[in-house]
Amino acid sequence: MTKAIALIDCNNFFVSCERLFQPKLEGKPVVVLSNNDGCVVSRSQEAKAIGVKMAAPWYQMKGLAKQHGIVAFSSNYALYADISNRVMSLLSQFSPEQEVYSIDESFLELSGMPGDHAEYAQLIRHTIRQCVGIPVCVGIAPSKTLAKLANHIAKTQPRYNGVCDLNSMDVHELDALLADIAVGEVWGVGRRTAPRLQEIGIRSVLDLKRAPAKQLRDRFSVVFERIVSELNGIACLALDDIPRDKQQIICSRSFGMLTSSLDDLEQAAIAYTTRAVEKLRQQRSIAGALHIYVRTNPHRTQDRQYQQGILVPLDDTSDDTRDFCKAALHGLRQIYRPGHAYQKVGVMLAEIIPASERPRTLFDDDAARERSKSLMTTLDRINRRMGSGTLKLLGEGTNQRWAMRRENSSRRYTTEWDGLQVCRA
DNA sequence: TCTGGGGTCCTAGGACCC
DNA sequence: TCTGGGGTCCTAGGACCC
Repeated sequence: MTKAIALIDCNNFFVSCERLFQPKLEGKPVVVLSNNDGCVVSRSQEAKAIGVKMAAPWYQMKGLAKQHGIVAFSSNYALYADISNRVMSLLSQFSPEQEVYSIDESFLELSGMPGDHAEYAQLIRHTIRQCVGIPVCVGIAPSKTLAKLANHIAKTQPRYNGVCDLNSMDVHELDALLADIAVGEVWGVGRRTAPRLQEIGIRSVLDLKRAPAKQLRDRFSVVFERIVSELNGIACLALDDIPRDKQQIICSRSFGMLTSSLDDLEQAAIAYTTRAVEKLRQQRSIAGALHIYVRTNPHRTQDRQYQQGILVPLDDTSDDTRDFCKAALHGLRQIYRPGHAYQKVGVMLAEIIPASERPRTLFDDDAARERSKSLMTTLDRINRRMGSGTLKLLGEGTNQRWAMRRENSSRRYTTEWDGLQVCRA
């Protein structure tokens, strides 16, 4: 029996979320911007048609935006995460096996499901549209890599009406389709590798499907062997239905302005470390080291450039925000050099293990550990209930002049009382 | 003036050991 | 003076994804 894996992907997800609450934007060119209103990260069909490119710096788009009346939103992750949860939870009812792959994509196992898979996929689309209001497309195929391509076909070729089931095609029909798609569309082939593949005559997906896997492996890397197998319908990637713990947790952000002040960097370091350790506790892990780095703005070639990072081992694995903040400040003071215009500081937690596997040492202080645990638990509970950042360390600063710019954010319609009232009005 | 953030996997090269 | 070969572990950096 042929395996059947479905990939459900929300169309222009962030833009679709914004439109849910402002239906008058239907049919208009809309974009959503990254943090600091830096780049375009989501575009409506109309914006794509005008020529707005993915990841384009927004300040370069201002002229085009004015000319066509493009509506731009700052990103509102609280909103998108909430809508995503609703979509994913609905999808989970359509199959016993689901892998939530990203904020706007999910794989579902359909193998063995009775009936016509394409019809089932239309039911999925209809349900998500009806209950959440988000448009989605569905690709079905025997491997994840092909399911991704099927989804691409469903999105770009209107005759499929949002659902493309490669399993229902004979091999000639399938190969004809693959011959018309550029090799760069394949999952795992990025902008670096695509030109190198073209150099050796591999231009379309069909070329790659028929390429000698061994040779590609030697020339590029082992991942290509897998990609070629997947394109030939041999599933090498299993459905990951249990989300795995993160092996590293990063929190870093560009500032709303450049700064050379150590005070600013310290505040930001504490703020980001606090977020990172919250995530660490959420997955019930502990970490043994923290990496902190700073850098100037690499795009400002007229500035003297500086970037430096340092790994700070902790005395003991921990999930206590205070331990990591101490380490972050210690590291920061070692790499800080006055006189640079810093653009970014970031922290990364490393040596992460489950809290249940904490190694015991001779010097364990159980009473101190209990106090720490109860303090952190209380902190998390209050912040969860009253809103993130209600309780925080004073070191984060109360007037964060480095904080990022968000000039045109929509309200948190679904996760905040104020946002809800705006929504009803 | 203004160019995101958070992840994973793979490779190469160096240090070290036997 | 000669200076092997294989294994492991760590780190940095590249490539990719969304």
